[in-house]
Amino acid sequence: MTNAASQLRIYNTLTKEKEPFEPLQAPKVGIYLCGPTVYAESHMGHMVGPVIFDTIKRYLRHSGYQPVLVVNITDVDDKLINKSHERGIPVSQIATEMTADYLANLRELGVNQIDYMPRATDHMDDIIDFIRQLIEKGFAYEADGDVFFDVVKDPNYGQLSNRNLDDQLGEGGGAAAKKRSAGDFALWKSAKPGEISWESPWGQGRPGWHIECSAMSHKILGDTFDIHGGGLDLMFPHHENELAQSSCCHNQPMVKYWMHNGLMRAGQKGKLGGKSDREQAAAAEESVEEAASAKISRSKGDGGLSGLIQRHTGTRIRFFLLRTHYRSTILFSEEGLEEAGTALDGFYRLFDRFAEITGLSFYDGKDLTPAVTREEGEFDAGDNEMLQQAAQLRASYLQAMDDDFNTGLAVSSLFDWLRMTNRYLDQHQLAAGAETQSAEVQALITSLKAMKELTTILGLFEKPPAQAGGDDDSQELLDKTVRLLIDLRKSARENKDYATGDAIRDRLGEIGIALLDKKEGTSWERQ
RNA sequence: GGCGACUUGGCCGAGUGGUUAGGCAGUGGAUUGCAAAUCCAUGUACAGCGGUUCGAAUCCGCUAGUCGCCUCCA
Repeated sequence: MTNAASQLRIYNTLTKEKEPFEPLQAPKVGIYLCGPTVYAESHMGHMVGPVIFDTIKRYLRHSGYQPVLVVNITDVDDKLINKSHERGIPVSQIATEMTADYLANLRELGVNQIDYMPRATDHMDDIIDFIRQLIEKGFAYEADGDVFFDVVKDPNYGQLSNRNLDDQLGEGGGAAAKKRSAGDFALWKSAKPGEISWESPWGQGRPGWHIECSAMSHKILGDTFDIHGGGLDLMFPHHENELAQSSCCHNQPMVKYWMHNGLMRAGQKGKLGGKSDREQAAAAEESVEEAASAKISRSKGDGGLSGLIQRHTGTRIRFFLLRTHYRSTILFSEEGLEEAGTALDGFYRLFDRFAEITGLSFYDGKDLTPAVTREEGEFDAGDNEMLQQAAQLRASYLQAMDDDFNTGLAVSSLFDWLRMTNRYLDQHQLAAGAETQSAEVQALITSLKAMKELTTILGLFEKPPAQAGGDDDSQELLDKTVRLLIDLRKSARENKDYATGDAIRDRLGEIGIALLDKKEGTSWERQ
């Protein structure tokens, strides 16, 4: 891009400022996002980071960079060990189950940009080596089979979360007695009998929380990399400690841009973060239900995140998340998801109109191959007013994304685009049977191709709207049945028997099928 | 107690000191046999008080309220 005004800026938690984005080694961009500790099924809150970072990676590529996205899986940890005792099954089994659940949810939300997904247990050598280096360099010490990071040795400790060492309480318990100062944190924890453990220079044990991220990010992305992301709740202690470990070990900054997404809140009083995971899940579920039960009766019943996905589709959830800026708190409610769905329906209807006119699918990348980069996506609007507006909307969209990935603002351009296109179709009376080679239709295709470019950055509309329930066969059967009714209604109306026609429409409406009369015929959709 | 974020019209939600955010819902109109869909039009919004400024939702201060982190959390 030659236009200097369209420079990407990123809010850096470390400096608390929006800074121009300048990768360390352009065009390469290394991104590390803290993934989950896989001890329980994921909830909505776990999806915020992956969705926004998936989008960020897409946008960086669109901006001409070559981003690499790493999301870790922490599969050994105190909580996993507790869970393992509770359920009487091995840590590895829980980790495998919960990782599968996490991945399935990501897939549903269209998160498909992750390049590496390292697991802590696959990197035990790297972790141990990392700890050994920290001890050698004097930043860590062993104490009776445990290894701690010596916080006072790091003059910059607290820089990320803006904290004084004096205020730190540190983790209590039996480990506290072994620590030199309260703020010291464990790099290696000695194993109690019966616990999962690995051999190390300090005896049998397992890594502390934080060190796996330092080790794995270093392994894949190097001493210093461009972007490190995660939820705001991870800023302290997790990221602060990661930062301390890595910067001390390699004697250089760990990360250039620290990015933190806002947390999700449920309902009025409930929250998605809590004490134990059980309580947390229960609290979230309760308040969600409480908020939703007032108006949306069918939202009753649980099923966690996968239930939500079933009820609302992954696209809807993804859109719901991207409507808000990533740094703000998202207030979760099923009503909010419903509303997001209503908003999305307008796009689906436009894409239906588009398909009727052109025979092309908006969803299929083959019919409308979107531009991969900004430069590639530039198009000549000529003297076509609609295309000129489209070019303007595209510019606004990209400008919004350049401003710290303001997806909420970017989305508003898409809505403007939607209305503009419908107006265009109305004015030119473009409908099924239109001359495909005409200038009007060709301009429409150019416009929607550009729109596709932008929706692809957000990861939206990559698939046709999911129809709840039913395989392809029953879908087809249903379609034929409804069309039969539409035909009968048509004959009735041709005979001015509106009572029968309306009865068919009304009764279909009662079972959730809406008929849409258009000049060129009647189509139907689910409600 | 320490650190920090937030408070925008009925609801959700953007917002770079002066120009329409956008969505959902509502109202009026066009269109329609009637609807739906679509289009057009439509809202004395910026927690309160004080200050800076020619001008503030946007900067500063105070007050009130909501929330987060400081212990495990995306």
